[in-house]
Amino acid sequence: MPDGKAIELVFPDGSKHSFPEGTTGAAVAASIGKRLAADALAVKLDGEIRDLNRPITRSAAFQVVTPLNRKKELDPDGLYCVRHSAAHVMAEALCRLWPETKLVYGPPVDDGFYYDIDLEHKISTEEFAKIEAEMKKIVAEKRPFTRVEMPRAEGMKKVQAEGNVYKVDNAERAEGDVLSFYVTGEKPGADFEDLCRGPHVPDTGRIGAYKVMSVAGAYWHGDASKQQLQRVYGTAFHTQEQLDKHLALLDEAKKRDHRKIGRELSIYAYDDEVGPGLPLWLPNGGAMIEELERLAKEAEFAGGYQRVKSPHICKEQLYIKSGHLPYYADSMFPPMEFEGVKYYIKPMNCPHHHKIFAAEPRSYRDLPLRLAEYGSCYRYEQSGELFGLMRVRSMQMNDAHIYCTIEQFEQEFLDVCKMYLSHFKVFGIDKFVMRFSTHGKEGLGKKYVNEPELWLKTEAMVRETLRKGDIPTEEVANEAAFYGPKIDVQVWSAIGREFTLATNQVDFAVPKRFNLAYKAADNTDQTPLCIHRAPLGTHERFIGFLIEHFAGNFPLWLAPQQVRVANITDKQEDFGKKVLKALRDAGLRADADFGHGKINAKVLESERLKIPYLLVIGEREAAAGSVAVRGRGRRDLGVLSLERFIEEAEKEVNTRALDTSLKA
RNA sequence: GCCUCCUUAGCUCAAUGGUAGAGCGCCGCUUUUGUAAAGCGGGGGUUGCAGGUUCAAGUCCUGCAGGAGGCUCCA
Repeated sequence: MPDGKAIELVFPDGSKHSFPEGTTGAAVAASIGKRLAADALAVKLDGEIRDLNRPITRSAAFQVVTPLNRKKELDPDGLYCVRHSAAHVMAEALCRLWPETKLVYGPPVDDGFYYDIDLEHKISTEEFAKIEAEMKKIVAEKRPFTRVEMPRAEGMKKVQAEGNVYKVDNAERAEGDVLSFYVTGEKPGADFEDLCRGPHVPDTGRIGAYKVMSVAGAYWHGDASKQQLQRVYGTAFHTQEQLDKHLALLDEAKKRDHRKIGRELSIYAYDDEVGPGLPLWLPNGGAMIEELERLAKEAEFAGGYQRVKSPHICKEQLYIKSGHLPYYADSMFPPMEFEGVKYYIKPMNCPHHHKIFAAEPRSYRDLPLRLAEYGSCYRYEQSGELFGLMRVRSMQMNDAHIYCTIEQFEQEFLDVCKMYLSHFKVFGIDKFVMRFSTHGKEGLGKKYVNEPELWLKTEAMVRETLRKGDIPTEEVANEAAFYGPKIDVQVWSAIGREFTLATNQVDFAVPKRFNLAYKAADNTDQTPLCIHRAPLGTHERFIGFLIEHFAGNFPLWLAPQQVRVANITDKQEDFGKKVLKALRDAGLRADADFGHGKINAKVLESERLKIPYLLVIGEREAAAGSVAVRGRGRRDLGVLSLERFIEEAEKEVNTRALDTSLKA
């Protein structure tokens, strides 16, 4: 017990324990229990994850990091450690296989880890097994991770001597007076080592299961003007079982991919001769669009919006005036020229709507003026960005612009937020984050209009409104629109990608540029504030998201094919046709399978198409005027009279129910 | 836009540099069937496109297009 000085550690249960200064996490864990000591991967001191064998020199809240938490769930901190260490092991494997490898940066990420390397040899998928085999050897050696610290100057000398520009760069960017290195083993200078902040698991043997997943290009520092590195992705878990489960989940996610389901359910298609990013909506997609528009239009009508229509193109002058051209010409399709004038295809609807505002003299009595349009827009997205329906070049936005006074802003803005929330509730979207994006000072005059005071004023107003409305938000700097702060609603698709589904922006700049004005009560001309909003975003992205959200099992109101009629034998075809007509007369999207196949095959086909209700008609039903209802997903809902079924289905549609109201 | 990989029938996938195939779907006939695939037969391809190497190219090489995974971007 050196020096005999004591420190106090507070355990997660709140109990306080005294330990000699310089004790280690391993020693503390051992004092608590054998099992805990054996399971321990690292410790947490006041929330900071640290190596198990690093001396503890101060009093702190103390927690042992283990693979599983108390609820026997995977502990994120434990995964972080094992993946961070796996990244080092993979780096060593890569260096063994290709000694000229220059290591760049290798952090743990959400689903695993990656390591960026600079290597002329292009790593191929076939070589993953080789990399894993090399990792296997290192893991089997159970070499400890040894932390070596040295003063900054000495450390800098060391990395400079190694001659790896990336490591020198990393060292220069590292915080603090001390640089730390991790040796995979006990012999610094001899065993593999890497500049690293830590922490790591005690030894390589603790990396129970790992897999090299993919290789991709990545720019150094994420800067497209810098050279491209190879990024090798991997994942790691404590046990093979956990890894297998993870891989199975990835497979499941693939089945929900909207590109796969979109094709299987004939929702949309691409055609090379039409062009990339230009989806064709098939009738099933068209039906879904109809339903979304109905939902939006109902809410907008109730909210006092008026519908407008504007052309798909306009003169260049409009975008010069709005200020879009200098900021966004790269994202617009190049202009076409006729009669000596350049015309652009519109990438957004706002300038047109501003002109609708300007089309008539406005009084304060006209405000708030809410102009809504399902406007078609075209954006020249980079080819590498296109992604199914989620990122496209032609889109239709659930757009509206609200022109209001500063006094009206708060109410209008909150009403918009409420509309978002009520729409999301309809779809059962409960995992989302509202991101409040503000400007960055550096971007003024470049990325953002150069109105520093108006920026601060508007942002403060939005922040205050969000607070008053009790709307949970996450604030992110330097992500605003060029004309004002915005609120993005982020959601996560089943593929794990993050998307902005809806967006809502406050524009203090462009109305002024358009000289938009209303006559105030005191007879002065005032510039209105403009709120841009799109709660359902674009049809393309929203439907892409919904496909994955529901895995194609849409609620009845949204399902492109709602009901299918199937007969047992062709003796019931006449009654089947009557049923089909009755369903269609009731406004239901219904079709029929009167083929000569067996009912089993018809059931399978109906399930494959994820049709919510299959009405089976046999001799008994035909005689009684009833239908045997089968709900999607092997659910027998019994025999109902045709009238009763239609009544129930209509109710389910009209309430936009998420679940079926029919029970067996 | 950048990096890597991929592209064979509508879909999922086979085919040592040596005569392009299967399953499902589609069409026809038979079957008249009660809740997850009845039987038989048929049609379907300039192997993404354009060049090149070769006696011979789906297979090797080059370019282009489209797609995938990333990076960058995203009003």
